Amino acid sequence: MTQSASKSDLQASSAISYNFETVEPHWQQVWNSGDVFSVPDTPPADKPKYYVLEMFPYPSGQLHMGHVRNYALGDVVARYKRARGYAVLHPMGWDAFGLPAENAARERGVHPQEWTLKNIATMRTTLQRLGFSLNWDREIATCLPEYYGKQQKLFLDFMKAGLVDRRESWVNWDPIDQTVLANEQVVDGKGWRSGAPVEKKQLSQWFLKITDFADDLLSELQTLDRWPERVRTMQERWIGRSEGARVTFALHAPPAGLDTNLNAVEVFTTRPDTLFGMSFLAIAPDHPLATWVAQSNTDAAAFIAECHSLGTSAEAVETAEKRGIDTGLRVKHPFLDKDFPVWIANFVLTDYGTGALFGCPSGDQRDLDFAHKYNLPVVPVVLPAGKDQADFSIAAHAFTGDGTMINSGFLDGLSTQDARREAIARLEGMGVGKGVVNWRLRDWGISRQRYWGCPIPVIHCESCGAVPVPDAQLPVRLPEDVSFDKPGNPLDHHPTWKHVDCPHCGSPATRETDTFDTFVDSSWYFARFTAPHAEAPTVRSAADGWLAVDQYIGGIEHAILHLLYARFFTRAMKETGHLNLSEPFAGLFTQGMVSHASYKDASGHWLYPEEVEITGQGAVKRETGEPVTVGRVEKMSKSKRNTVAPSAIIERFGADTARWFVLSDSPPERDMEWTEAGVAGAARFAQRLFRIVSTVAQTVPVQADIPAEIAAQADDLRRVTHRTVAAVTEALEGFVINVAVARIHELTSALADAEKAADMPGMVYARREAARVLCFLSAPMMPHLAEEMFAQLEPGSPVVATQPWPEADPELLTAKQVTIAVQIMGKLRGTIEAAPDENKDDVIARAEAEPNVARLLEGKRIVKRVHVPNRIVNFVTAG
RNA sequence: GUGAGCUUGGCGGAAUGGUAGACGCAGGAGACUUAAAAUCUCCAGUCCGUAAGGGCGUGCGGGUUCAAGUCCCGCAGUUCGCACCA
Repeated sequence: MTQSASKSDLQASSAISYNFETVEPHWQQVWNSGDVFSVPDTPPADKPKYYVLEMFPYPSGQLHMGHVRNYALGDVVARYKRARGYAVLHPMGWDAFGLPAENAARERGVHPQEWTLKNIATMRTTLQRLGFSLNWDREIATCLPEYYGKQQKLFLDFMKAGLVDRRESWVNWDPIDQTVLANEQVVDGKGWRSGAPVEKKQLSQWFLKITDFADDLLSELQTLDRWPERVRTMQERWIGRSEGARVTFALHAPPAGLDTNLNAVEVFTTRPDTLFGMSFLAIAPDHPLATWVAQSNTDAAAFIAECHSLGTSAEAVETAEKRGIDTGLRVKHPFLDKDFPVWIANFVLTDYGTGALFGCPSGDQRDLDFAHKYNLPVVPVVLPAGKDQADFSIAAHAFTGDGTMINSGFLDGLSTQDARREAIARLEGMGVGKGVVNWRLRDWGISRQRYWGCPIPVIHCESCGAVPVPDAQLPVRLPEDVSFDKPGNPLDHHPTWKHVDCPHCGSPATRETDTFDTFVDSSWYFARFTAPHAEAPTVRSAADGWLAVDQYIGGIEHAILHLLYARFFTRAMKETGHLNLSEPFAGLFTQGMVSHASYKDASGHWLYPEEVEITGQGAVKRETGEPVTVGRVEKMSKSKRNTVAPSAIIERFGADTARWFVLSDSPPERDMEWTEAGVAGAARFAQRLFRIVSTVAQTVPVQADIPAEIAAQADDLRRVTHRTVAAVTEALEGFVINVAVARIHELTSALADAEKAADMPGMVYARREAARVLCFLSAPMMPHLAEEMFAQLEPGSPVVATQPWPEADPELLTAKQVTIAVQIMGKLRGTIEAAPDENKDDVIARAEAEPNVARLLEGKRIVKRVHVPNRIVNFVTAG
C-alpha cells in the first residue's frame, strides 16, 4: 500500500471501505467509454431538452474552490435532470484571452499561448478528476482561431447591420506601459503596474451599439422571472432610463471665431418644470465649448487639466468639492428675458446626457452647494404641500419633491407634474427643446490595445478608410512570433503582421492592431457550445433547439456587465440571423463564495491553512510550533493565503467528498466556509454510507416482490425511504441542496438502525429498497460512490447515470402514526399520538385527557378548541 | 446618499402561520480496545428544580391571530451593489 498517513487513517481500519483512488477513476472511465454525457447538436425529438451551463473559467493555472462549488452545483442539476428524462447539454470551455497571459509573458518570458494552453491542460485534468458530467467533446477555448475566427465573422455581420461604430473616446492611458487601462487598473490615479500618473487621452475606438437595444434590454428584464430579483434591479439601474427634456440655450453674445455649432449649449434635464429657478448653466470639463474656452483662457485650461488629473475612484469623487470656473459666456433663458453665466464645473459628467446642465439650486442639492460656494442666486420654484409661500425659503437643503409651482411665470400654481408637461410643450412650440428619454447605458467600447485577444478584423486604408476583412480571409490570426520586450502593443511593433494590401483598392494598408475586449468572447460562447465545431458561428437547428440556457450558474460579480453584454449579443445575433431568440438565459442562479479562516504568524505574515495546525489551545505553525493568530473568515484569496487547492483535497479525500462538502452545509446562494473539520466530516459520511449500503448488498438476499407480511419496523423504513425520495426531489427542484443533503443523512441513519431489526418480516425488501434509493438520491452529488454502491447492490445493471430518478409511492408518504402537539393558550403542554386524519372529536377528547394538559385545565373554562388535522390542538381558556 | 439582502444554539444552518433549533460541525459522557484511531450508543438553547414540571427564548419595540422565526408597522445592526446620472 502506498497510502499517505491521513488516508490510511480514514480507510485502512474498516473492513469495508470506499477506496476513492481506484473507484473514482474507474467510473469516470466507464462513463466516458459509454459516452453517457454526450448529446447531438440537434436535440433528440423523443425527450425534452435541458441546457445547464456554468460560467466558464478563466484558465489562471489552477482550479479554485469557487470553481468546484460552481461546477458541483451545475452537475447536480445536470445529473438530476438527466435522471428526470431530459436530454441534457452540459458543456465546458475556457475564457482564454486576457491580460494575465501577457503579464506572464513580460514577467517570465513565456509565450501567452503556451502559458494559456498549459493552464488549460492542468485545470482540465482537475475538472475531469472531479467527475462532472460534461460534454467534453464540445470543449472550446476562446483563444483558438476556431473560436475567435467565428467571432470576427459575427463582428463583420454586426458592421453590415449597422451595429458597429467607430468614434473618438476618452481612455485611461499609462504613459510608461503605453497602454490603455481599465478603470480598475487605475489605483489612486496611477497605473497599477507602472505607478505612473494616468493620463486621459482620446483614441479612435470601436463601439458596439448596445444603446440601440436599451429599451428592449430594460423592458424584457420583466420576463426573466427565473433570475434573482437583485440582478434584475442592478441591470435596470445600469441601463438607467430617465424621462426629461433636452433644452437648447443660445449664447447671449457668441464671441468672434466661435464655431457656429457651439453657439448654443444643449442640456438634458429631468426637471424642465424648474427652469424658472435657473441661476447658471454648467458644462463638463471635456465639453467642446470648455475645450474652446480653454484655448484662450489659461485659468480655464488649468482647471480642466486639474479635473483630468483627479482620479475617478469612489473616494475621490465623494470627497471632491463642487468647484467650477466662470467662462464669462452667458446664455439666454428660453422663457425669461434674462441671461445666465456659463460655468465649467467638475461635477458635470461628460458622458451622461449632453455633458451640460442648467443649475437650479433650490431644486437640486449639488446645484445648491455650487451656488453657495460661488454666491449664485437661489430662487425657490416648488412650494411643498402645507407650506406658505410667504415664509418659505431654501437654506441648507434643496427641495427635490413635488409641490406647487411659484416664481415661475406661466407655470405658477401648477403641480410639478403638470408644470413638467407644460414646460416641454412650450419648449417644443418655441423650437428650443423637446421631451426625450435619456439612458445611462452607453455604447460598448470594445477596442483594447493588447496582444492576447481576438484581432479586430478591419484594415485601414488611406483612400478607402476602415475596410472590413473579407470573409474569405478569416480568421485574422494572431501572429505567434511576437516580442514583449518593449512596452505597448506587440501587434503594433510586429515587423510585418499589420502590413497588408487594402482588400478594396489593393494599395498598401495596415491592419487594425487593437483586439476585442474579452467580454466579447464570453458574450456568445453559450451559443457556440450548441455547435462547437461548425464552420459558421452558429448552426440554427442546433442553436434553436438547445437555447435558451435553462439554468445558468455563476458568481454575482457578473450580474451586470457579462450578463448584459450576453443579452445584447443575443439580440444582435438575432438581428443578423445567427440566432432566433432575445434572452439567452432563462434561469439564472448566483452562487455564494467559498471562504476560509485566515492565519498570521507572529511577524504578521499570512500563512496557508496547511502550514497551520489547530490544537486544543489554539493555532500554531506546524513546523515551528510558534503561535498563530486566527483572523477573519474571508473569501479565499491568494493575497490572504487562505486558499485550499482542490487538487490537494481530491488527492487526500477524493472527488465525491469534496463535492459533498461544498454542497452540504450552506444554501447555494450564500457564502460557505471551508473548514478542515467539515471536509473530514464529509469524508466520514461517504465511508459510512458506503459501509451501510455495502452491508446490505453483501448480507441481505434479493427479494423481487413486496412481501405480504411486513413488520412495523420494515413499514417505517419504507415510509422513511419514500418520504426521503419526495423530500430530496423537492429540495433539488428548489435548488436547496443543503436540505437534500440533510434528508439523505436521515435516510442513511434510518437504514443503519434497521440492521437491528434485520430479522423482522419485510425487512429484507425494505432494506434493499432503502439502499437502492440512497444510490440514486446521492448520485447527483457523489456520483462515483453511487455507482460503486449500486454495482454491488445490483451487479450487471446499467450505470446509475443512465437510470431514471426514483418515484415516491404516494401511499407511503404519510407516517402510520402522527404526533399531535397539545397547546393551552398557544403554549405547548403535551403531545398525543393519533392515527393520520383521525376523527376530530376523538383527537380533542384525548388531548384534553392528556395528564399534564388535564392538570393545567383544571378549574379553567375552555372557550374554544382549535384543531389542525395531524398537527395541533389548542385550548383557549377564560377565567 | 441610494437600492437590495441579511440578523435563529458555541458554529453552518432547518422550519406550507401550527411541537423552534431538522441535518451537519465542534463539544461532553459511555461502549469496544492493552492503548489510540475508526466505529457504535447517549446528552446537549437558557434559567429554576432531585424530579415531575415550569419561566424565558429566532436583533430591538409595537401590532394582527386561538397560534408569529414566518404576516404588518417602526427601529437598530450588518453585508453587498451602484454612486455628483442633472
